[in-house]
Amino acid sequence: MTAMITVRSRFAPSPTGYLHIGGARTALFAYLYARQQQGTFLLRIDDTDRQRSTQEFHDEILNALQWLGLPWDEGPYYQSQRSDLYRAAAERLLSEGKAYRCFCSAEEVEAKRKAAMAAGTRPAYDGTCRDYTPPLGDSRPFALRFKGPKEGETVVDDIIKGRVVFQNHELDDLILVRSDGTPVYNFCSVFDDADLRISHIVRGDDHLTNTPRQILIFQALDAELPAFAHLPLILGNDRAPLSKRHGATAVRAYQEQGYLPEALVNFLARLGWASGDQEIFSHAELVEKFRLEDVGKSAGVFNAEKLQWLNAHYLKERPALQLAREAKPFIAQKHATVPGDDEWLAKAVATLQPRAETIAGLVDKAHIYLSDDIAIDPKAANKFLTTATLPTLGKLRVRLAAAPWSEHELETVFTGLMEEEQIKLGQIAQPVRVALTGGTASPGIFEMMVVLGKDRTLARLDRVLASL
RNA sequence: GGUCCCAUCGUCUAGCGGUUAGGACGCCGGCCUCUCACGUCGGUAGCACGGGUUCGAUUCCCGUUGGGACCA
Repeated sequence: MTAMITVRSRFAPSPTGYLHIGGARTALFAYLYARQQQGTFLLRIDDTDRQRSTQEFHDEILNALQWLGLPWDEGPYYQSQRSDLYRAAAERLLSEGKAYRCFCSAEEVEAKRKAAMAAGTRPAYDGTCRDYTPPLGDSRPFALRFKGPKEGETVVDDIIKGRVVFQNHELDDLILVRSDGTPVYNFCSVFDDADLRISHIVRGDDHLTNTPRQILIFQALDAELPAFAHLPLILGNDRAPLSKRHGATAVRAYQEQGYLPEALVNFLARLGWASGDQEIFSHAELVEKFRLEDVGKSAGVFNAEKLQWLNAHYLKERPALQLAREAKPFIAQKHATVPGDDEWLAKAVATLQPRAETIAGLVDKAHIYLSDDIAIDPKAANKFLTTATLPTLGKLRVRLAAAPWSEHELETVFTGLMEEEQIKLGQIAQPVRVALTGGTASPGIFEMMVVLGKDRTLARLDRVLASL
């Protein structure tokens, strides 16, 4: 029997920017895989770039992960606190003859690379120092460079991409530690993945060509090789990699627009992955059905309309009371008065749920309930608030004043008036709608009146009657 | 420039040698209806191209084209 391996996957963001859509999907897939395999999902902060890393981005990434519902089981680990480990490991490789001192300056190497590219030859490190033994007491600064094999091939057996073969002679010797003593990302990352016993590396496509070099380092470190799964990129409408110029890329931006984490997670999961014809997946279903093997190989375009559709779906499903509470910050954001009565707000929200695509959009539509400052659209007024409708509206107002305030009773009042006046519901509902909301599109007339209450309803009718 | 990856409706995708190429978003139209939505029914639209392999290719192989990634 083969021993059951314990799955350990990780998400390793750099706190040099907010958590973007692509990163969120990488985290999601790594998380889902770990959960499904009853393994461990860990978080590691790749903050070796001290210049560009900030506490603010760090906090935002952690918050975004929590918000999405992707909690980590272990960590966060911080690379900035592990520098000594990287240097020691590099020293060990040097002493074992698996790395060498390179005296070429960064400028020299860069110049050679440029020259090689201009001349149309391979822009790889030329190996100047590979077999160079420095004279004793040489005080020039040096970098530590990995001494990779020049023969044979290195195979990446990728769970998503399949078997990818690289010729070792194509792989140039990677810098491990720069001449200023700072270890290089590719090395830290490998060391940590080995040290933290990561079993599955789930990450973006952009790391695929780095993988053979990393595998060589894993081997040099005598570490067990993890499995790799390289996710394809997310593209914008123009099929270029998704970036700020395509619009919102930060998870936070979607949160602020009133997208629900369930919708974003569902959407991200379906970008590059499918399970038959199913479109809607609960968190539990994703954990159950997600397979890394089923992730597609090709990059996918971020389809904002579909996200919106999913969000509208989850908005409709949300219990009204919960959604009402979630809407409060959005109401405050608009500098509107936040109602103190959650139950009442929930009723208002319920009438708007099938009509909203985001919480922010819902709150916009809730203006009719949240404020009495209703602007009447002149076009709507011209069409429905005419002197011809005045008598009927007047009668209605009198009867409403005497009516019990429930949807059923209101409907009875309307029906009675319709019969007497020989008119259809539309002929009276539309004028009322314009009087109450200022426009021609709104929730159902009765449910809306119940939410508004008798006083506010009558006040709005009176205002219109007075103006005719 | 070198190495590597990718290619089914506009978009996300199902398909794993034989299907009227399925679903979803979007769009268009019908129904429902107090408006707008929701819902529901229907429609529109796709295997990049060229060679093989095979009785038979969307599917397997090679190439072309077109995208993309990486190269302290």
